Amino acid sequence: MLTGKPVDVAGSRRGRPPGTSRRELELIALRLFTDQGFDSTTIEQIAAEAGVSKRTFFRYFSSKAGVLWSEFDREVDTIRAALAEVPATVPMMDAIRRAVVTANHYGPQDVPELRIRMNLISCVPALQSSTAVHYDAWERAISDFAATRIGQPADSLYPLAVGRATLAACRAAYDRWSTRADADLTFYLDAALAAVAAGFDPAVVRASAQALNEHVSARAAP
Amino acid sequence: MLTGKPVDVAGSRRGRPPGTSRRELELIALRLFTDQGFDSTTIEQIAAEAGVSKRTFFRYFSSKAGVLWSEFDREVDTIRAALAEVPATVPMMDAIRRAVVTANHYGPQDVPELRIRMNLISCVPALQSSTAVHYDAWERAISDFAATRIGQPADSLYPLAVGRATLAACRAAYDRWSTRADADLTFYLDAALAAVAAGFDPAVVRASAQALNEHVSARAAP
DNA sequence: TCGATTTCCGTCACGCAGTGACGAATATAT
DNA sequence: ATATATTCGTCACTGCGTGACGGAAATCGA
Repeated sequence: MLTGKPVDVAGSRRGRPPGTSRRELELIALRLFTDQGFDSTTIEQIAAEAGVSKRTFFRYFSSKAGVLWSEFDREVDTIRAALAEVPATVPMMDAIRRAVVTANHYGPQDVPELRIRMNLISCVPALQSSTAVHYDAWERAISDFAATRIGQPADSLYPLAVGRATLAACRAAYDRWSTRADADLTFYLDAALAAVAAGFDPAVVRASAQALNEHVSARAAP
Repeated sequence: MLTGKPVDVAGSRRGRPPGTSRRELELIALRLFTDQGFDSTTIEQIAAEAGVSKRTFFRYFSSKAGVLWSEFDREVDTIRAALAEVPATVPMMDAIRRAVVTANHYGPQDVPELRIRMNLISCVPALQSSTAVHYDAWERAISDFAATRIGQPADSLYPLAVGRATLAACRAAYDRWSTRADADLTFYLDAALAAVAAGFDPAVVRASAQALNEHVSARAAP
């Protein structure tokens, strides 16, 4: 957990050292957003608490909402790498499910912050507006993989639909997980993506839902 | 096509008559957005061309982007009504597919404007940000239906995933249709939703893709 | 030691989206 | 003519995000 206020150890670089860090702004913003709400928090306030000016905030993040998306943006690379390693014998949707699930194995120390971020993203309307740009790269990671498997351009109908539907299911899992603290995130993701792969067949889905409920109650009363 | 400049026939109502109409602002905005771009068009410009003030624009639409979503918002009611009429014997995903497709049967006179709107929405980043709010109601129409079929609350994992994945597939269809003018919108929608119902099984998808290509080429050379 | 260079920062000014308050304009009803 | 209802315009304001420009603080080379 990075909380160092002054400066990260200046690695003998040239020029004036940064007066703050990306991570520090991230933490301050997260705290203010949860305390007093996203809309009621101004950029100047965040910058002031970090001891910098408004202009400096925008040198680290391109928008007020962007401060919450750093880690999500990094996840895209993880998924691409995971998909590249899956052998060709694994069915397409299984490969996608594995890659997404492994990319979402967070350590226990990161869970609280992750949950706060997701709660904000799924609840605050002004933040929901900021989703499109960041989701786009995520979807394309899936679409590119689906394109090779199906044998069509990545911008054609089916790869596009696979990428978007995959993200859609994951967002459903994210939302459920962020509002209920009853199971691992990976469990929700796995269940949602399995449902997609089953074409949302109600029989399969109902059975899977029951398994999830049992898992949850077993976890609630150990 | 409504283009009446002065005022709609005042139906003997009381008070000062409107100086413009919602529809007129919509058409002016659409023209300016396509001519000079969304970002380069200011609200004051749209209002000025309609002969009203900036403040009046915001009495008709809640945001600059909102001017493009009037029809989409109305589509939600159509889908809900269509889903309510589907007999319980029809499989869930088939019912959704039918309802969505029938809700998107646009007359030839509406197609050009529809295409312009969708091109804007899928291309301009500032407009993509505005999607979340409007998509939400659409997704919930599907989720509510899926909830009754699956037998779970509408805000639980699977209904949520069904609603979002359905919209995701439809957005893929919208995008493909708006960039290529080679087939009916309903054809793309049907194909995308069939792929979802098949769990994106590559064998099924490839066969369906071939059928779509044949349909397209047959349409291109009649 | 002293400039040169590099990097980060602050200030100022600006455009534009969106909101709230308040009174004026224009219609009908009595 | 007066009251009432509805829409509109003006004004002032907050806050996001951007561009330009010079200053501050570090290292490097002589």
